[in-house]
Amino acid sequence: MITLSEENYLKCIYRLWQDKGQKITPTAIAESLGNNPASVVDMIRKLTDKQLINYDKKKGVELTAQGQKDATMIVRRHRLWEVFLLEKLDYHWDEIHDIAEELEHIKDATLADRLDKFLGFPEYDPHGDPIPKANGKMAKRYSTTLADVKTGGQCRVVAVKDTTSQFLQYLQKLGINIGTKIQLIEKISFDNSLVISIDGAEHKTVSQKFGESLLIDM
Amino acid sequence: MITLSEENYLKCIYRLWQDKGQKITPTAIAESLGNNPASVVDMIRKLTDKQLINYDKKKGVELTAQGQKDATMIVRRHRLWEVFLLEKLDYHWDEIHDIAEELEHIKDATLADRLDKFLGFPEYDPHGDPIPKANGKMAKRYSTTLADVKTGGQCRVVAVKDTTSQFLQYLQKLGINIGTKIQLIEKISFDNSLVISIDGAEHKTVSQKFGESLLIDM
DNA sequence: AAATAAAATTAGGTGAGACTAATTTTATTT
DNA sequence: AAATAAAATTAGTCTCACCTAATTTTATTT
Ligand SMILES: [Mn+2]
Ligand SMILES: [Mn+2]
Ligand SMILES: [Mn+2]
Ligand SMILES: [Mn+2]
Repeated sequence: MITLSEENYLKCIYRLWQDKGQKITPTAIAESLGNNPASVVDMIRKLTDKQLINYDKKKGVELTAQGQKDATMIVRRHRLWEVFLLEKLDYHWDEIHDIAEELEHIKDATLADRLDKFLGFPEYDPHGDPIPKANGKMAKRYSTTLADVKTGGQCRVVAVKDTTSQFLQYLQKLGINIGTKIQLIEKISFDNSLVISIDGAEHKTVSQKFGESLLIDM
Repeated sequence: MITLSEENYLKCIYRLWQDKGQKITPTAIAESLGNNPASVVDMIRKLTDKQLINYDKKKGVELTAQGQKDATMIVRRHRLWEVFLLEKLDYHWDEIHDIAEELEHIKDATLADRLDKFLGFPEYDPHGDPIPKANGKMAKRYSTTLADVKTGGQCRVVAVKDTTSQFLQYLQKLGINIGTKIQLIEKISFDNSLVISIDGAEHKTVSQKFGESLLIDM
C-alpha cells in the first residue's frame, strides 16, 4: 500500500521531472513540498525500498517504471477532480487545486474511470494540463512560455504553469483565461519584463516570472 | 483542527448514541471501530480536551454541543457523497459506504453545500438514512425494525441499519430495496426467525439479526 | 462477603512522518 | 590547493494513532 505522503512525494518528483529536465535533488523536492531536506532523505529511502524511485548522487532522483505509472494515476485523479469541481460544483479555477490535492488520494479501483466517464472524458483540466487516460497516455503537453515569445509575436494561452490562487486571481484581474490571445509588444532588456496586449487591448507590463508561468501556443 | 481519526471517533460515538439509547462505553467504541480499548481511552482524553465529548464513568461518553455539531456535519458529508456515488457514478448501494468513509473527511468551507445543491438537496441517502441539512436539521429517522412487526403485519422498508456489503448483497438477492413491501407471516418463537413475504411473493425465512437490521414504516 | 470475571486504565512501545542540530560530503570561490 | 559555501546525510526528538501486557477498578457470581 502506498500512503498519502508517499503519493505526494511521487507526484512532486513527477512534476519536477516534467517541468525542468534537470537533475532532481533532495533540496529541490524539499523546497517544492515545503519540507525539510532531512525528511526528504527519509522518504527517498522509503520510496527506493518500495522500488518506486532510484536515487543516484550523480543522476539525482528518478522514477522507476512503476513509480511513473503510480504518479501518472495520481495526476489523473487530481485533474479529473479539478474538472468536476469546476464544471459540476461551480468552483472557480483558483479554488480547486487544494481540494483536488486531497481528493486525488481516494483510492478505489473504478472511481477515476467512472468520474472520467461522468465528465465526458475531458482531455485537459481547467488549468490546461492534459489529463492522463486510464492507460497512462495523455494529450500534448505544451512547454513554450510567454517568456519565449519573440517581440511582436502573437500567441494563445493554453495552460498555466503555476496554480496558486495568487497567480490565478492575478490572471483573472488581467482578463486572461485559457484561450486568450496575447501579443508581445516589447521585452524590457533590463529585467526581462514583458509589455503585452491582451486580446488586442491596451498595453500592460508583466514580470519575467509572470511570463514563465504562462504556457502558450504560437 | 480535527484530525481524520478524531472525526471517525466522533462519528462512531454519534452513531452509537443514535442507535441505542444506552450508555456509551470505551469497550463499545472499541468494538465498533475494531480498535483496542486502550486506544479508545487515549482518544477519549484527546476529545475531552478538545471539548467535543464528556466522559463520566456513570453516564459513559456523551457528545458536547460542539461535538454533536461536528459529528452531524461529518454524517452530512458522508451521506451526500453516497448519493453522488450512486446517482452520478452508477455505483451499487453495497459499494458506496467505504468510499464515502474517505470522502467525508475532505474539508472545504463550501464543498458539502455545493454538492448538496448539485444533487438537488436529497433528503435521504441510498440506505434510507436522513441527510442532515447545513443547519443540522434532518428528516425523520425511522427506528422500528422488521423484528418489531406483529405477525400478519404489513410494512415498507425505509432504511437499512447495517451497511456492510454482506448484508446489502443479501438484500439484493432477496429482491429487497428501499420501498419494498414486506408482510410478516410468522415469527418462530424458538429463535425469533421471521417468515416473510416480499412484495407478496412466496414465503421466505430470515434470522432475527436480519429483522433487526431492516428499518421499516408500518 | 468472598471469589471471580469483566471492564477500564496505566505503562511502555512501535511506526509513520515530520522536525532541529550536528556532521560529512560535494561544489564553488578565492 | 586551500578556503568557503552549499548540499546531503546522520543522529536524535516529537506527535499521532495505534498496539500489548500489566494493573486497578467495577460488576457479577457463588
Ligand atoms: Mn495531495
Ligand atoms: Mn490543474
Ligand atoms: Mn471515515
Ligand atoms: Mn449510508
